Amino acid sequence: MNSHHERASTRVARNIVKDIEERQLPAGTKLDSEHVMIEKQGASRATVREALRFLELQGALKMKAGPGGGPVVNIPGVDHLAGALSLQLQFANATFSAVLEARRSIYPILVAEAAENATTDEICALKASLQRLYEATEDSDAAAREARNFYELVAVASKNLVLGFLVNALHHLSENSGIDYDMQHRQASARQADRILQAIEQRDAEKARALSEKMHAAAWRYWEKNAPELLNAPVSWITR
Amino acid sequence: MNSHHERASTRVARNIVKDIEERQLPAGTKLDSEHVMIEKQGASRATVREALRFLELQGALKMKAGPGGGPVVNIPGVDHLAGALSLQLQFANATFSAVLEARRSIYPILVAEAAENATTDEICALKASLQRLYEATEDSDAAAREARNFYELVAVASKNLVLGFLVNALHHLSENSGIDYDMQHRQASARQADRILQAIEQRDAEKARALSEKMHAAAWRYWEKNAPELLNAPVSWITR
DNA sequence: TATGCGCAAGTAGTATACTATTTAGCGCGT
DNA sequence: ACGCGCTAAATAGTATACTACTTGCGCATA
Repeated sequence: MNSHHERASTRVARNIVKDIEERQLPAGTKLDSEHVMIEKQGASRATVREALRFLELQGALKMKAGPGGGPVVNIPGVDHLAGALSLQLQFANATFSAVLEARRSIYPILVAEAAENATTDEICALKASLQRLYEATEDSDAAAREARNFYELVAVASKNLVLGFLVNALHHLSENSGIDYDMQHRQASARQADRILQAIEQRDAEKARALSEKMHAAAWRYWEKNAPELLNAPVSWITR
Repeated sequence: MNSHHERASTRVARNIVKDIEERQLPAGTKLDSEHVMIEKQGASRATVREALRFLELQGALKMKAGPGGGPVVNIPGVDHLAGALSLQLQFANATFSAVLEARRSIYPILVAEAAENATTDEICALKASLQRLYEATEDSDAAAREARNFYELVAVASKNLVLGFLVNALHHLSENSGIDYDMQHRQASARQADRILQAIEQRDAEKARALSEKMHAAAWRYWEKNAPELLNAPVSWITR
Protein backbone atom coordinates (compact mmCIF):
# COMPACT_ATOMS: atom_id res chain seq x y z
CA MET A 1 0.00 0.00 0.00
CA ASN A 2 1.49 3.32 -0.99
CA SER A 3 1.06 5.30 2.15
CA HIS A 4 2.66 8.44 0.74
CA HIS A 5 0.40 9.85 -1.96
CA GLU A 6 1.81 9.71 -5.42
CA ARG A 7 2.23 13.10 -6.94
CA ALA A 8 -0.74 14.21 -9.05
CA SER A 9 1.44 15.26 -11.98
CA THR A 10 3.29 11.94 -11.87
CA ARG A 11 0.04 10.04 -11.91
CA VAL A 12 -1.18 12.01 -14.90
CA ALA A 13 2.10 11.50 -16.75
CA ARG A 14 1.92 7.78 -16.08
CA ASN A 15 -1.67 7.65 -17.30
CA ILE A 16 -0.74 9.39 -20.53
CA VAL A 17 2.17 7.04 -21.15
CA LYS A 18 0.02 4.05 -20.25
CA ASP A 19 -2.59 5.21 -22.72
CA ILE A 20 0.01 5.56 -25.46
CA GLU A 21 1.33 2.11 -24.67
CA GLU A 22 -2.03 0.36 -24.52
CA ARG A 23 -3.39 1.89 -27.68
CA GLN A 24 -0.01 1.47 -29.39
CA LEU A 25 -0.19 5.02 -30.66
CA PRO A 26 2.45 5.66 -33.34
CA ALA A 27 4.53 8.82 -33.48
CA GLY A 28 2.60 11.74 -34.85
CA THR A 29 -0.70 10.78 -33.27
CA LYS A 30 -2.55 13.72 -31.82
CA LEU A 31 -3.36 13.29 -28.15
CA ASP A 32 -6.22 14.93 -26.33
CA SER A 33 -5.82 18.65 -25.87
CA GLU A 34 -5.24 20.12 -22.46
CA HIS A 35 -8.80 20.82 -21.43
CA VAL A 36 -9.92 17.35 -22.50
CA MET A 37 -7.19 15.82 -20.35
CA ILE A 38 -8.21 18.06 -17.47
CA GLU A 39 -11.65 16.50 -17.64
CA LYS A 40 -10.51 12.91 -18.16
CA GLN A 41 -7.77 13.00 -15.54
CA GLY A 42 -9.70 15.08 -13.06
CA ALA A 43 -6.72 17.31 -12.47
CA SER A 44 -6.14 21.01 -12.76
CA ARG A 45 -4.52 22.57 -15.75
CA ALA A 46 -1.24 23.27 -13.95
CA THR A 47 -1.00 19.63 -12.94
CA VAL A 48 -1.71 18.37 -16.44
CA ARG A 49 0.81 20.80 -17.86
CA GLU A 50 3.47 19.68 -15.43
CA ALA A 51 2.97 16.15 -16.67
CA LEU A 52 3.02 17.23 -20.30
CA ARG A 53 6.14 19.31 -19.77
CA PHE A 54 7.99 16.42 -18.21
CA LEU A 55 7.05 14.08 -21.03
CA GLU A 56 8.03 16.75 -23.53
CA LEU A 57 11.46 17.15 -21.95
CA GLN A 58 11.84 13.38 -22.06
CA GLY A 59 10.95 13.44 -25.73
CA ALA A 60 7.84 11.30 -25.31
CA LEU A 61 5.72 13.97 -26.94
CA LYS A 62 5.92 17.32 -28.67
CA MET A 63 3.60 20.19 -28.13
CA LYS A 64 2.42 22.41 -30.92
CA ALA A 65 0.29 25.52 -30.79
CA GLY A 66 -2.41 26.69 -33.14
CA PRO A 67 -5.56 25.07 -34.41
CA GLY A 68 -5.00 21.39 -35.03
CA GLY A 69 -2.15 21.65 -32.55
CA GLY A 70 -1.76 20.08 -29.14
CA PRO A 71 0.32 17.29 -27.68
CA VAL A 72 1.61 14.88 -30.29
CA VAL A 73 3.17 11.48 -29.67
CA ASN A 74 6.87 11.47 -30.41
CA ILE A 75 9.55 8.83 -30.33
CA PRO A 76 12.38 10.13 -28.21
CA GLY A 77 15.80 10.11 -29.82
CA VAL A 78 19.10 9.34 -28.18
CA ASP A 79 19.62 13.02 -27.47
CA HIS A 80 16.92 12.88 -24.83
CA LEU A 81 18.52 9.86 -23.22
CA ALA A 82 21.83 11.69 -23.37
CA GLY A 83 20.20 14.64 -21.64
CA ALA A 84 18.93 12.52 -18.78
CA LEU A 85 22.25 10.72 -18.51
CA SER A 86 24.24 13.94 -18.51
CA LEU A 87 22.13 15.31 -15.68
CA GLN A 88 22.88 12.24 -13.61
CA LEU A 89 26.55 12.42 -14.47
CA GLN A 90 26.78 16.06 -13.51
CA PHE A 91 25.43 15.24 -10.05
CA ALA A 92 27.91 12.39 -9.79
CA ASN A 93 30.72 14.88 -10.59
CA ALA A 94 31.69 12.84 -13.62
CA THR A 95 34.26 14.15 -16.09
CA PHE A 96 34.43 13.58 -19.80
CA SER A 97 37.21 11.10 -19.25
CA ALA A 98 34.64 8.89 -17.50
CA VAL A 99 32.40 9.12 -20.55
CA LEU A 100 35.27 8.25 -22.85
CA GLU A 101 36.22 5.30 -20.65
CA ALA A 102 32.71 3.94 -20.86
CA ARG A 103 32.68 4.38 -24.61
CA ARG A 104 36.02 2.66 -24.91
CA SER A 105 34.64 -0.26 -22.94
CA ILE A 106 31.30 -0.66 -24.65
CA TYR A 107 31.94 0.15 -28.26
CA PRO A 108 34.24 -2.81 -28.98
CA ILE A 109 31.48 -5.10 -27.72
CA LEU A 110 28.96 -3.45 -29.98
CA VAL A 111 31.24 -3.82 -32.97
CA ALA A 112 31.90 -7.47 -32.19
CA GLU A 113 28.19 -8.17 -31.96
CA ALA A 114 27.66 -6.32 -35.22
CA ALA A 115 30.19 -8.64 -36.83
CA GLU A 116 28.16 -11.59 -35.61
CA ASN A 117 24.70 -10.33 -36.42
CA ALA A 118 24.84 -7.85 -39.28
CA THR A 119 22.78 -8.62 -42.38
CA THR A 120 24.19 -7.97 -45.83
CA ASP A 121 21.80 -5.04 -46.21
CA GLU A 122 23.14 -3.46 -43.07
CA ILE A 123 26.71 -3.96 -44.23
CA CYS A 124 25.80 -2.24 -47.48
CA ALA A 125 24.35 0.70 -45.57
CA LEU A 126 27.54 0.84 -43.51
CA LYS A 127 29.63 0.88 -46.66
CA ALA A 128 27.62 3.77 -48.02
CA SER A 129 28.04 5.64 -44.76
CA LEU A 130 31.77 4.94 -44.79
CA GLN A 131 31.99 6.33 -48.30
CA ARG A 132 30.29 9.52 -47.13
CA LEU A 133 32.65 9.56 -44.16
CA TYR A 134 35.66 9.58 -46.49
CA GLU A 135 34.15 12.36 -48.54
CA ALA A 136 33.32 14.44 -45.49
CA THR A 137 36.80 14.54 -43.99
CA GLU A 138 37.16 18.10 -45.24
CA ASP A 139 34.29 19.41 -43.19
CA SER A 140 34.44 18.98 -39.42
CA ASP A 141 30.69 19.25 -38.90
CA ALA A 142 29.75 16.95 -41.73
CA ALA A 143 32.31 14.39 -40.57
CA ALA A 144 30.93 14.42 -37.04
CA ARG A 145 27.41 14.00 -38.36
CA GLU A 146 28.36 11.11 -40.58
CA ALA A 147 30.35 9.49 -37.80
CA ARG A 148 27.24 9.61 -35.67
CA ASN A 149 25.28 8.01 -38.48
CA PHE A 150 27.89 5.29 -38.81
CA TYR A 151 27.63 4.59 -35.09
CA GLU A 152 23.88 4.30 -35.31
CA LEU A 153 24.10 1.88 -38.20
CA VAL A 154 26.56 -0.27 -36.28
CA ALA A 155 24.19 -0.21 -33.32
CA VAL A 156 21.33 -1.38 -35.50
CA ALA A 157 23.49 -4.07 -37.06
CA SER A 158 24.49 -5.39 -33.63
CA LYS A 159 20.83 -6.23 -32.97
CA ASN A 160 21.48 -5.17 -29.41
CA LEU A 161 18.92 -2.41 -29.07
CA VAL A 162 19.71 -1.24 -25.57
CA LEU A 163 23.46 -1.34 -25.98
CA GLY A 164 23.08 0.72 -29.14
CA PHE A 165 21.03 3.28 -27.28
CA LEU A 166 23.63 3.62 -24.59
CA VAL A 167 26.58 3.87 -26.94
CA ASN A 168 24.88 6.49 -29.03
CA ALA A 169 23.93 8.45 -25.95
CA LEU A 170 27.56 8.37 -24.82
CA HIS A 171 28.67 9.43 -28.26
CA HIS A 172 26.24 12.31 -28.08
CA LEU A 173 27.69 13.30 -24.74
CA SER A 174 31.28 13.29 -25.86
CA GLU A 175 30.35 15.26 -28.96
CA ASN A 176 28.90 17.84 -26.64
CA SER A 177 32.21 18.31 -24.88
CA GLY A 178 33.28 20.77 -27.54
CA ILE A 179 36.04 18.54 -28.85
CA ASP A 180 37.12 19.17 -32.38
CA TYR A 181 39.11 16.60 -34.31
CA ASP A 182 41.62 17.81 -36.86
CA MET A 183 41.69 16.66 -40.45
CA GLN A 184 44.44 14.16 -39.83
CA HIS A 185 42.48 12.48 -37.07
CA ARG A 186 39.32 12.46 -39.14
CA GLN A 187 41.13 10.73 -41.99
CA ALA A 188 42.69 8.21 -39.64
CA SER A 189 39.28 7.56 -38.09
CA ALA A 190 37.75 6.90 -41.47
CA ARG A 191 40.51 4.44 -42.32
CA GLN A 192 40.03 2.66 -39.00
CA ALA A 193 36.29 2.53 -39.53
CA ASP A 194 37.06 1.03 -42.92
CA ARG A 195 39.11 -1.76 -41.40
CA ILE A 196 36.48 -2.41 -38.74
CA LEU A 197 33.85 -2.66 -41.41
CA GLN A 198 36.01 -5.15 -43.31
CA ALA A 199 36.26 -7.25 -40.17
CA ILE A 200 32.50 -7.07 -39.75
CA GLU A 201 32.04 -8.19 -43.32
CA GLN A 202 34.38 -11.12 -42.69
CA ARG A 203 32.32 -11.99 -39.59
CA ASP A 204 35.50 -11.75 -37.59
CA ALA A 205 34.18 -10.52 -34.25
CA GLU A 206 37.52 -10.73 -32.47
CA LYS A 207 39.32 -8.73 -35.11
CA ALA A 208 36.58 -6.10 -35.13
CA ARG A 209 36.78 -5.84 -31.39
CA ALA A 210 40.55 -5.45 -31.40
CA LEU A 211 40.44 -2.81 -34.12
CA SER A 212 37.80 -0.90 -32.23
CA GLU A 213 39.91 -1.00 -29.09
CA LYS A 214 42.83 0.40 -31.05
CA MET A 215 40.62 3.10 -32.49
CA HIS A 216 39.43 4.22 -29.09
CA ALA A 217 42.94 4.12 -27.71
CA ALA A 218 43.95 6.46 -30.52
CA ALA A 219 41.02 8.75 -29.78
CA TRP A 220 42.02 8.79 -26.14
CA ARG A 221 45.56 9.79 -27.04
CA TYR A 222 44.16 12.51 -29.26
CA TRP A 223 42.23 13.98 -26.35
CA GLU A 224 45.23 13.72 -24.05
CA LYS A 225 47.43 15.52 -26.51
CA ASN A 226 45.09 18.11 -27.98
CA ALA A 227 42.61 18.83 -25.22
CA PRO A 228 43.80 17.46 -21.88
CA GLU A 229 41.73 20.02 -20.03
CA LEU A 230 38.56 18.66 -21.61
CA LEU A 231 39.21 15.23 -20.16
CA ASN A 232 38.97 16.66 -16.66
CA ALA A 233 36.09 18.97 -17.48
CA PRO A 234 32.93 18.04 -15.61
CA VAL A 235 29.97 16.83 -17.58
CA SER A 236 27.07 19.22 -17.35
CA TRP A 237 23.44 18.89 -18.24
CA ILE A 238 22.65 19.31 -21.90
CA THR A 239 19.18 20.38 -22.94
CA ARG A 240 19.25 19.87 -26.68
CA MET B 1 19.11 35.25 -32.34
CA ASN B 2 17.58 32.05 -31.09
CA SER B 3 14.60 31.85 -33.36
CA HIS B 4 13.00 28.96 -31.49
CA HIS B 5 12.28 30.31 -28.02
CA GLU B 6 13.60 28.16 -25.28
CA ARG B 7 10.87 27.13 -22.91
CA ALA B 8 10.67 29.22 -19.79
CA SER B 9 10.46 26.18 -17.55
CA THR B 10 13.48 24.65 -19.26
CA ARG B 11 15.45 27.83 -18.78
CA VAL B 12 14.57 27.93 -15.10
CA ALA B 13 15.48 24.27 -14.64
CA ARG B 14 18.80 24.88 -16.35
CA ASN B 15 19.48 27.90 -14.15
CA ILE B 16 18.79 25.91 -11.01
CA VAL B 17 21.09 23.10 -12.12
CA LYS B 18 23.74 25.60 -13.16
CA ASP B 19 23.53 27.23 -9.76
CA ILE B 20 23.93 23.90 -8.01
CA GLU B 21 26.91 23.11 -10.20
CA GLU B 22 28.66 26.45 -9.82
CA ARG B 23 28.24 26.65 -6.07
CA GLN B 24 29.04 22.94 -5.74
CA LEU B 25 26.09 22.48 -3.43
CA PRO B 26 26.21 19.12 -1.68
CA ALA B 27 23.17 16.89 -1.24
CA GLY B 28 20.90 18.08 1.51
CA THR B 29 21.44 21.77 0.84
CA LYS B 30 18.27 23.78 1.04
CA LEU B 31 17.60 25.76 -2.12
CA ASP B 32 15.60 28.96 -2.38
CA SER B 33 11.92 28.51 -1.77
CA GLU B 34 9.41 28.89 -4.56
CA HIS B 35 8.58 32.56 -4.15
CA VAL B 36 12.24 33.49 -3.91
CA MET B 37 12.92 31.67 -7.16
CA ILE B 38 9.94 33.39 -8.75
CA GLU B 39 11.62 36.71 -8.00
CA LYS B 40 15.13 35.68 -8.95
CA GLN B 41 14.12 33.90 -12.14
CA GLY B 42 11.45 36.38 -13.13
CA ALA B 43 9.02 33.60 -13.95
CA SER B 44 5.57 32.66 -12.79
CA ARG B 45 4.91 30.10 -10.11
CA ALA B 46 3.58 27.59 -12.61
CA THR B 47 6.78 27.90 -14.60
CA VAL B 48 9.02 27.52 -11.57
CA ARG B 49 7.01 24.55 -10.36
CA GLU B 50 7.23 22.87 -13.75
CA ALA B 51 11.00 23.19 -13.55
CA LEU B 52 11.12 21.95 -9.97
CA ARG B 53 8.81 19.05 -10.75
CA PHE B 54 11.00 17.98 -13.64
CA LEU B 55 14.15 18.10 -11.57
CA GLU B 56 12.36 16.23 -8.81
CA LEU B 57 11.33 13.47 -11.21
CA GLN B 58 14.94 13.30 -12.39
CA GLY B 59 16.07 12.98 -8.81
CA ALA B 60 18.12 16.17 -8.85
CA LEU B 61 16.20 17.49 -5.90
CA LYS B 62 13.53 16.54 -3.40
CA MET B 63 10.69 18.72 -2.26
CA LYS B 64 9.37 18.74 1.22
CA ALA B 65 6.32 20.56 2.57
CA GLY B 66 6.08 22.42 5.82
CA PRO B 67 8.26 25.00 7.52
CA GLY B 68 11.94 24.44 6.91
CA GLY B 69 10.83 22.54 3.84
CA GLY B 70 11.31 23.43 0.22
CA PRO B 71 13.51 22.15 -2.56
CA VAL B 72 16.54 20.25 -1.30
CA VAL B 73 19.52 19.20 -3.41
CA ASN B 74 19.61 15.47 -3.93
CA ILE B 75 21.99 13.14 -5.69
CA PRO B 76 19.94 11.06 -8.07
CA GLY B 77 20.29 7.33 -7.70
CA VAL B 78 20.36 4.75 -10.44
CA ASP B 79 16.63 4.29 -10.09
CA HIS B 80 16.08 7.67 -11.67
CA LEU B 81 18.34 6.83 -14.57
CA ALA B 82 16.51 3.55 -14.87
CA GLY B 83 13.26 5.46 -15.03
CA ALA B 84 14.42 7.66 -17.87
CA LEU B 85 15.89 4.70 -19.69
CA SER B 86 12.75 2.63 -19.31
CA LEU B 87 10.67 5.43 -20.77
CA GLN B 88 12.89 5.52 -23.83
CA LEU B 89 12.84 1.76 -24.13
CA GLN B 90 9.08 1.64 -23.93
CA PHE B 91 8.84 4.00 -26.87
CA ALA B 92 11.35 1.91 -28.77
CA ASN B 93 9.15 -1.14 -28.15
CA ALA B 94 11.98 -2.89 -26.37
CA THR B 95 11.38 -6.14 -24.52
CA PHE B 96 13.08 -7.41 -21.42
CA SER B 97 15.14 -9.75 -23.54
CA ALA B 98 16.82 -6.65 -25.01
CA VAL B 99 17.63 -5.46 -21.51
CA LEU B 100 19.06 -8.84 -20.59
CA GLU B 101 21.13 -8.90 -23.76
CA ALA B 102 22.63 -5.55 -22.90
CA ARG B 103 23.37 -6.67 -19.38
CA ARG B 104 24.96 -9.85 -20.67
CA SER B 105 27.19 -7.78 -22.91
CA ILE B 106 28.24 -5.11 -20.46
CA TYR B 107 28.54 -6.87 -17.16
CA PRO B 108 31.50 -9.09 -18.10
CA ILE B 109 33.41 -5.96 -19.08
CA LEU B 110 32.63 -4.33 -15.79
CA VAL B 111 33.79 -7.39 -13.90
CA ALA B 112 37.01 -7.58 -15.91
CA GLU B 113 37.74 -3.94 -15.18
CA ALA B 114 37.00 -4.52 -11.53
CA ALA B 115 39.61 -7.30 -11.56
CA GLU B 116 42.11 -4.83 -12.94
CA ASN B 117 41.30 -1.86 -10.74
CA ALA B 118 39.83 -3.00 -7.44
CA THR B 119 41.60 -1.95 -4.26
CA THR B 120 41.97 -4.37 -1.38
CA ASP B 121 39.39 -2.39 0.58
CA GLU B 122 36.88 -2.80 -2.17
CA ILE B 123 37.57 -6.51 -2.38
CA CYS B 124 36.95 -6.73 1.35
CA ALA B 125 33.64 -4.94 0.95
CA LEU B 126 32.75 -7.36 -1.82
CA LYS B 127 33.59 -10.32 0.38
CA ALA B 128 31.33 -8.96 3.10
CA SER B 129 28.55 -8.48 0.59
CA LEU B 130 29.07 -12.00 -0.72
CA GLN B 131 28.80 -13.35 2.80
CA ARG B 132 25.48 -11.57 3.25
CA LEU B 133 24.42 -12.91 -0.14
CA TYR B 134 25.02 -16.47 1.03
CA GLU B 135 23.06 -15.81 4.19
CA ALA B 136 20.18 -14.22 2.30
CA THR B 137 19.47 -17.08 -0.08
CA GLU B 138 16.46 -18.01 2.05
CA ASP B 139 14.70 -14.72 1.49
CA SER B 140 13.94 -13.69 -2.09
CA ASP B 141 13.69 -9.97 -1.34
CA ALA B 142 16.79 -9.82 0.81
CA ALA B 143 18.75 -11.77 -1.80
CA ALA B 144 17.70 -9.38 -4.56
CA ARG B 145 18.66 -6.41 -2.42
CA GLU B 146 22.06 -7.82 -1.58
CA ALA B 147 22.65 -8.79 -5.20
CA ARG B 148 22.02 -5.17 -6.12
CA ASN B 149 24.47 -4.08 -3.49
CA PHE B 150 27.06 -6.52 -4.81
CA TYR B 151 26.58 -5.09 -8.30
CA GLU B 152 27.08 -1.57 -7.05
CA LEU B 153 30.26 -2.51 -5.25
CA VAL B 154 31.61 -4.15 -8.38
CA ALA B 155 30.74 -1.00 -10.32
CA VAL B 156 32.66 1.13 -7.83
CA ALA B 157 35.61 -1.25 -7.89
CA SER B 158 35.76 -1.09 -11.69
CA LYS B 159 36.51 2.65 -11.41
CA ASN B 160 34.39 3.04 -14.53
CA LEU B 161 31.77 5.41 -13.20
CA VAL B 162 29.55 5.65 -16.25
CA LEU B 163 29.62 1.96 -17.05
CA GLY B 164 28.65 1.23 -13.47
CA PHE B 165 25.73 3.61 -13.73
CA LEU B 166 24.48 1.94 -16.85
CA VAL B 167 24.84 -1.60 -15.57
CA ASN B 168 23.07 -0.79 -12.36
CA ALA B 169 20.28 0.95 -14.23
CA LEU B 170 19.86 -2.14 -16.38
CA HIS B 171 19.89 -4.32 -13.31
CA HIS B 172 17.19 -2.13 -11.82
CA LEU B 173 15.16 -2.52 -14.98
CA SER B 174 15.36 -6.29 -15.09
CA GLU B 175 14.48 -6.46 -11.40
CA ASN B 176 11.38 -4.50 -12.25
CA SER B 177 10.25 -7.11 -14.73
CA GLY B 178 8.66 -9.09 -11.92
CA ILE B 179 11.09 -11.99 -12.27
CA ASP B 180 11.51 -14.13 -9.20
CA TYR B 181 14.46 -16.45 -8.87
CA ASP B 182 13.98 -19.69 -6.99
CA MET B 183 16.19 -20.77 -4.13
CA GLN B 184 18.26 -23.07 -6.28
CA HIS B 185 19.10 -20.25 -8.68
CA ARG B 186 19.88 -17.88 -5.83
CA GLN B 187 22.33 -20.37 -4.35
CA ALA B 188 23.92 -21.00 -7.72
CA SER B 189 24.21 -17.22 -8.29
CA ALA B 190 25.94 -16.76 -4.98
CA ARG B 191 28.43 -19.52 -5.80
CA GLN B 192 29.12 -17.96 -9.18
CA ALA B 193 29.57 -14.56 -7.59
CA ASP B 194 31.99 -16.21 -5.23
CA ARG B 195 34.08 -17.58 -8.07
CA ILE B 196 34.01 -14.22 -9.87
CA LEU B 197 35.18 -12.50 -6.72
CA GLN B 198 38.04 -14.98 -6.43
CA ALA B 199 39.05 -14.16 -9.98
CA ILE B 200 38.91 -10.45 -9.15
CA GLU B 201 41.09 -11.06 -6.11
CA GLN B 202 43.58 -12.91 -8.29
CA ARG B 203 43.55 -9.96 -10.70
CA ASP B 204 42.58 -12.38 -13.43
CA ALA B 205 40.44 -10.20 -15.68
CA GLU B 206 39.98 -12.83 -18.37
CA LYS B 207 38.80 -15.46 -15.93
CA ALA B 208 36.42 -13.01 -14.27
CA ARG B 209 35.02 -12.09 -17.66
CA ALA B 210 34.51 -15.71 -18.67
CA LEU B 211 32.83 -16.55 -15.38
CA SER B 212 30.55 -13.57 -15.70
CA GLU B 213 29.58 -14.63 -19.19
CA LYS B 214 28.73 -18.08 -17.90
CA MET B 215 26.70 -16.55 -15.10
CA HIS B 216 24.64 -14.47 -17.47
CA ALA B 217 24.15 -17.37 -19.83
CA ALA B 218 22.74 -19.31 -16.88
CA ALA B 219 20.48 -16.44 -15.95
CA TRP B 220 19.26 -16.30 -19.53
CA ARG B 221 18.45 -20.00 -19.50
CA TYR B 222 16.59 -19.49 -16.23
CA TRP B 223 14.38 -16.85 -17.80
CA GLU B 224 13.81 -18.98 -20.88
CA LYS B 225 12.76 -21.94 -18.79
CA ASN B 226 10.86 -20.29 -15.97
CA ALA B 227 9.43 -17.13 -17.47
CA PRO B 228 9.65 -17.17 -21.26
CA GLU B 229 6.70 -14.78 -21.50
CA LEU B 230 8.63 -12.18 -19.51
CA LEU B 231 11.42 -12.17 -22.08
CA ASN B 232 8.99 -10.94 -24.70
CA ALA B 233 7.16 -8.60 -22.36
CA PRO B 234 7.61 -4.97 -23.35
CA VAL B 235 9.51 -2.68 -21.02
CA SER B 236 7.27 -0.02 -19.58
CA TRP B 237 8.01 3.17 -17.74
CA ILE B 238 8.79 2.78 -14.08
CA THR B 239 8.18 5.67 -11.72
CA ARG B 240 9.48 4.30 -8.46
C1' DT C 1 -8.27 33.18 -61.45
C1' DA C 2 -4.52 33.46 -58.57
C1' DT C 3 -2.26 35.52 -54.81
C1' DG C 4 -1.36 37.95 -50.84
C1' DC C 5 -2.95 40.09 -46.70
C1' DG C 6 -5.38 40.23 -42.50
C1' DC C 7 -8.68 38.77 -39.21
C1' DA C 8 -10.52 35.34 -36.17
C1' DA C 9 -10.40 31.10 -33.69
C1' DG C 10 -8.11 27.92 -31.07
C1' DT C 11 -4.19 26.47 -28.49
C1' DA C 12 -0.04 26.95 -25.50
C1' DG C 13 1.95 29.64 -22.06
C1' DT C 14 2.01 33.07 -18.10
C1' DA C 15 0.26 35.48 -14.09
C1' DT C 16 -2.36 35.86 -9.91
C1' DA C 17 -5.16 34.47 -6.27
C1' DC C 18 -7.08 31.20 -3.27
C1' DT C 19 -7.71 26.67 -0.73
C1' DA C 20 -5.80 22.32 1.10
C1' DT C 21 -2.17 19.76 3.20
C1' DT C 22 1.95 18.96 5.55
C1' DT C 23 5.06 19.69 9.37
C1' DA C 24 8.48 22.03 12.47
C1' DG C 25 8.35 24.70 16.39
C1' DC C 26 6.30 26.52 20.41
C1' DG C 27 3.49 26.91 24.29
C1' DC C 28 0.25 25.52 27.49
C1' DG C 29 -1.78 22.46 30.68
C1' DT C 30 -1.82 18.40 33.47
C1' DA D 1 8.61 16.61 32.55
C1' DC D 2 5.83 14.93 29.16
C1' DG D 3 2.72 15.30 25.60
C1' DC D 4 -1.10 17.32 23.41
C1' DG D 5 -2.46 20.60 20.28
C1' DC D 6 -2.18 25.13 18.17
C1' DT D 7 0.02 27.95 14.86
C1' DA D 8 2.70 29.46 11.22
C1' DA D 9 5.37 28.50 7.16
C1' DA D 10 5.93 26.42 3.08
C1' DT D 11 4.53 23.41 -0.64
C1' DA D 12 0.48 21.01 -3.36
C1' DG D 13 -3.18 21.61 -5.90
C1' DT D 14 -7.14 24.28 -8.11
C1' DA D 15 -9.41 28.01 -10.49
C1' DT D 16 -9.54 31.76 -13.55
C1' DA D 17 -8.16 35.33 -16.35
C1' DC D 18 -5.06 37.16 -19.53
C1' DT D 19 -1.30 37.15 -23.14
C1' DA D 20 1.12 35.40 -27.12
C1' DC D 21 1.57 32.63 -30.89
C1' DT D 22 0.04 29.64 -34.79
C1' DT D 23 -2.73 28.76 -38.43
C1' DG D 24 -6.79 28.32 -41.34
C1' DC D 25 -9.96 30.84 -43.99
C1' DG D 26 -11.89 34.37 -46.47
C1' DC D 27 -11.84 38.67 -48.71
C1' DA D 28 -9.92 41.94 -51.65
C1' DT D 29 -7.01 43.14 -55.34
C1' DA D 30 -4.08 42.58 -59.41
